[in-house]
Amino acid sequence: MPRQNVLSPFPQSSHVHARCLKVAVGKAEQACRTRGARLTSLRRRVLELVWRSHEPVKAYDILDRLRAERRGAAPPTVYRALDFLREEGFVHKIESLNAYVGCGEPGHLGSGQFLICRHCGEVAEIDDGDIAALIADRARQLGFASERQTIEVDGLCGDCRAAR
Amino acid sequence: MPRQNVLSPFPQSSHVHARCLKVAVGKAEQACRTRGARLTSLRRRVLELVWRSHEPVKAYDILDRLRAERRGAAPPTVYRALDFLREEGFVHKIESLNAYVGCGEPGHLGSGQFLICRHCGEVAEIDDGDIAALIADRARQLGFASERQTIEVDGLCGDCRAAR
DNA sequence: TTGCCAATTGTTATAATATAACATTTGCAA
DNA sequence: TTGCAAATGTTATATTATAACAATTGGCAA
Repeated sequence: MPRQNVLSPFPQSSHVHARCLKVAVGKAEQACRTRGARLTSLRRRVLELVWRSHEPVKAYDILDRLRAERRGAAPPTVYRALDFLREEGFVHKIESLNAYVGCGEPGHLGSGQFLICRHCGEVAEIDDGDIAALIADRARQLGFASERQTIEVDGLCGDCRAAR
Repeated sequence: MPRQNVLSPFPQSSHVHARCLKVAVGKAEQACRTRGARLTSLRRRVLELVWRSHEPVKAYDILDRLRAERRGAAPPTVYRALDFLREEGFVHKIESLNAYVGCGEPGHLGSGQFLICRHCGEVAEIDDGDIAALIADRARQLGFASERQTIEVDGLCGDCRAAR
């Protein structure tokens, strides 16, 4: 059995997204209580905006929405909130897109692997221990000690393949 | 035996880098002849600047050096040359660094896997078929068709681990 | 309770990365 | 040799991110 853990699946097109958002925020609240971290209203709002969909969100898109709600929102407002959310593992940055996506399993450490559909733009996150272990192993053979892995796979998700 | 191919190793500190550069440019010239692509003097110069070391190079660092040599160098000068070199597989972008690194095996297709030393900054490139296959396989189990993989591993290279 | 400290947020400015759009030049082939 | 496509020049601007310092807030020790 593969040590695979689907942290955020590609959702059914019919899924009720409000549920995803609510679950994610709830998990973040719980994690913050446990850790003694502060999920302020600003940070919570940015987390909600990241979770508006399963597509990665641009920092400046978040900023545009924040500006509509709070006077004085500026780039540092967003980037500082994102920094916090990333440190706590509630949000990941997709390096190949310069965009941010919610993490389905905030408690969970490690960076995961991202599947990015080039057609619908949605992202699924998995955490496959075999992949991580194989990469660490092959790096080790070259004397390299792996500490962090960035794995982003572009392609077509099942729905978009089927729709072709 | 792993299907591992080291495209660019971490070099010995004693290595004669001029040789790396010469070999890389020679391979690019050969590949361009074969493919009917044009390695103009600008593109060749940018390739040389990317190959100044085994550390990824920033686009604007390349631009600064170009400006010292040619009047009128501007961001598009560099980005267009990098686009060409990337399309031909002579250069890769390290997404997590927004920087560019030479490819040791230009003929070779596929995106490879990058080992990035957080201490010395140098990068090695491998192309491990087992890693690529495992990722494609696990994605496939979720209905996802992998087309391109971005794999960047941060850690410590052998020399830097030893020096600690 | 008060006043202090650290964390958070506000504010202004700027740095760093990248592309758009159009003009000019170059190299090659009909 | 001229005409076209590719390459490069040129100017402007878009996008992504951080620096630096000020103001505010929230908890907690005296």
